[in-house]
Amino acid sequence: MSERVQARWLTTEQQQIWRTFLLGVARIQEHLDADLRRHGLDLAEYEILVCLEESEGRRLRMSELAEAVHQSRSRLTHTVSRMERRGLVARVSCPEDRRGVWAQLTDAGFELLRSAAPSHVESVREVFVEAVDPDDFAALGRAFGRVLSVGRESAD
Amino acid sequence: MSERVQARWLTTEQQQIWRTFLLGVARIQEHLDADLRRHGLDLAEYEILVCLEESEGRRLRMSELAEAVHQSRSRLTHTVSRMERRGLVARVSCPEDRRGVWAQLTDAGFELLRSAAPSHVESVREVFVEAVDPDDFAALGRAFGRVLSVGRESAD
DNA sequence: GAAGAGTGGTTGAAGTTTCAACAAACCCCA
DNA sequence: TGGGGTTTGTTGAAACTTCAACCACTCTTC
Repeated sequence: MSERVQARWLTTEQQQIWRTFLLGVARIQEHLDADLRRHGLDLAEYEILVCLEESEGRRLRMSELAEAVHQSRSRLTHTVSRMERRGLVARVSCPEDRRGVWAQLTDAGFELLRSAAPSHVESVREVFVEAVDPDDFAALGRAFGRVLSVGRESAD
Repeated sequence: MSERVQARWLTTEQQQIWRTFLLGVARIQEHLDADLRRHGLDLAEYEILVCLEESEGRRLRMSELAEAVHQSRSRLTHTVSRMERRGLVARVSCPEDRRGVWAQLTDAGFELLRSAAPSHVESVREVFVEAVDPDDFAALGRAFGRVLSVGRESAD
């Protein structure tokens, strides 16, 4: 496209990396989803299970959970409802703040997580951790750390 | 969770990088979507426009386009239908292969792309290209290149 | 201690994606 | 030449996400 006054395009190399990145991310998600689907889970649900499992009492307030797994509240409400129907989590109303609701990992949820985790981790390793040269992997950690700090800098 | 027979977990560091990566990706998509939404587009639609714009005659077979933007055929059918309703693309039936359909970028689609591109590129730069140290950025290119080659190796 | 502002979470409808089934056209080969 | 198998793309329903509105509760503040 024609050059405009201030438009700064990316160099060919930057563009290529950017596209490789987009495809790579898609590929990773595909790979992980394919694995988790065999356990009847998707990545979002898996992350919910992990978060709960790691929390005190294996439960978290809906809003905390939403934050942790990077979902909107509304989406989480729906997702948790579905998971509740399947018996993976339970809603427990929170005594201190009666608006509040805990999402509580059930035993069944924990068992499912336990059965899904090994092959999930193996998938992560396969498609990502071991695919990449260790130095590049470390660089990747720094890189995304920087991405996360963008726009937060002045706020700290 | 307890250690099992063969389960190889990630090291703390690997795990941390993995999570940073997941959050970083979410952040990037959020950032880009927020920008594109101001033009009434999302990332998937934008990619469709870009792909078409770069193709011979500004058109592509549906299946080629699906491949290029990494969407299922069905999803692409629906997405293109919506974009067609908005006048951004047109369907043209393909004379050589009468099963085939070209998705053809319209002038309106091109104009929208032209108006959306500068700030989109600026967003990419902001949240990604410039956020990251150049060496790490190059490493990232290598890393995702490797990710893409996993599982294809024996096939080539 | 009650009005107003804010927070936590849900709801239902509209919009989007996925899934399985399908129709039309092509390809091959006898 | 006309089956059978494959490829292309669409369809409609089910599943999921988004969006705006909403209720119930808490936190001020006067």
